[in-house]
Amino acid sequence: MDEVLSAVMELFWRQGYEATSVQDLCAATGLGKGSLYAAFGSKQELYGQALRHYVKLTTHDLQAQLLRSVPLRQAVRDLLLDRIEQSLSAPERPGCLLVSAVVERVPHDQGAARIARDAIEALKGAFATALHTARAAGEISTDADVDSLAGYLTAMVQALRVMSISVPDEKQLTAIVDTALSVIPE
Amino acid sequence: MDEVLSAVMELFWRQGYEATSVQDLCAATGLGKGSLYAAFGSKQELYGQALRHYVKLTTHDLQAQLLRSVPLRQAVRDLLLDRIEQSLSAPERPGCLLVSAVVERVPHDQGAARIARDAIEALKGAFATALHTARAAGEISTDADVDSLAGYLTAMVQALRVMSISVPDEKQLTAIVDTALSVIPE
DNA sequence: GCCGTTGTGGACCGCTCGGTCAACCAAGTC
DNA sequence: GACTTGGTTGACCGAGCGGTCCACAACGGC
Repeated sequence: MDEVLSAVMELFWRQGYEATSVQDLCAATGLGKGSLYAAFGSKQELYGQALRHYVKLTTHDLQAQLLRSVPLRQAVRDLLLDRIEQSLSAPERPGCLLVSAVVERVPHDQGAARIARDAIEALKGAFATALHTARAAGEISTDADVDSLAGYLTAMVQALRVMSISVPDEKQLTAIVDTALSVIPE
Repeated sequence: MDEVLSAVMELFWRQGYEATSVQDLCAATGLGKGSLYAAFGSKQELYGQALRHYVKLTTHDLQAQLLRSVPLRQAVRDLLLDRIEQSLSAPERPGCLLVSAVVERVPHDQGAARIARDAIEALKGAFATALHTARAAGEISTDADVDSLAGYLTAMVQALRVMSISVPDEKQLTAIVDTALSVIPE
């Protein structure tokens, strides 16, 4: 089941929703149409499940990176650079399924909209927790507005995903990350 | 010709590339299929022209906003808030054709990739010019790294376009803008 | 060995897709 | 009025779409 969802996720990630046909999905999963429809109901619902799967994986990843016992600023920097590295090293799958879901599906698919909104919320929450911890530890200024900073960092993650596609230049992207990080008050 | 491109742009903007059929485009432009194909060659090329049209309009808009004789920081703030306002007030057309082009088309369409890359470059250039002027006028610190800041602001524009779709909350978005702007050294 | 059940696969459905093409129409020239 | 010409049209094409359905394989209980 999880392997099926992983294969489906991979395909939607690479090709987007509309450009991926149900036949493609059958080929990728090794399942027949009937089985796919019996298990998931429709292409749309299948997409929803795949998106949920993606969110689960990436959120888990991100939280793990934020919980490492390194200074917050460095943890965030590593995290953002990792995302860039991922995009640049996998040219066939350069973006982020969540971002393309937001852009391509959210306006027309309430289910996807819900999942995406929750995912963004969770992302922001993870940043907020990490920022709180860092602030309590005296690592960043007590003036820091944790909520705004968390929203800001969430936006930066999306930004870098988009920029990595159109400007696949590690140097420029790294400069953006470092500029972005200078916001966090010491 | 420009009205045709505007109608086409509008439709691709609202629906994305794959979800828009040639028949939709005929209905929106009032032209028959033959005329459309005679004038543009293929759906892909038509998309390219529409994207170019969009870029021309929005780049012009943005440059005008940056050239107003107000402090740079405020000009940038107004500009970013305008983009948010646009997204929130037009729910059927919430994103940005350029962002969706980057996400949906760039990995599979070299023509679109070229147009998008050039557009991002132009965006960055416009910010760089404005930052240079502001620095020369003593409005921002002479230490400011204009190139990095320009890239950073370009990324922020993309970020807000994505965030406006998934978190359509003006207050949160404004907080992100203000956090983002605190990067610019006084 | 023989059922009932569950899950599978792929032929099949009506439909729409992107793209083509021959017929057609108005306008200009003589 | 006959002819050319540039642009327009929509019927038409093969292919592929999302989705359905039923014959059939796999398998545990008896």
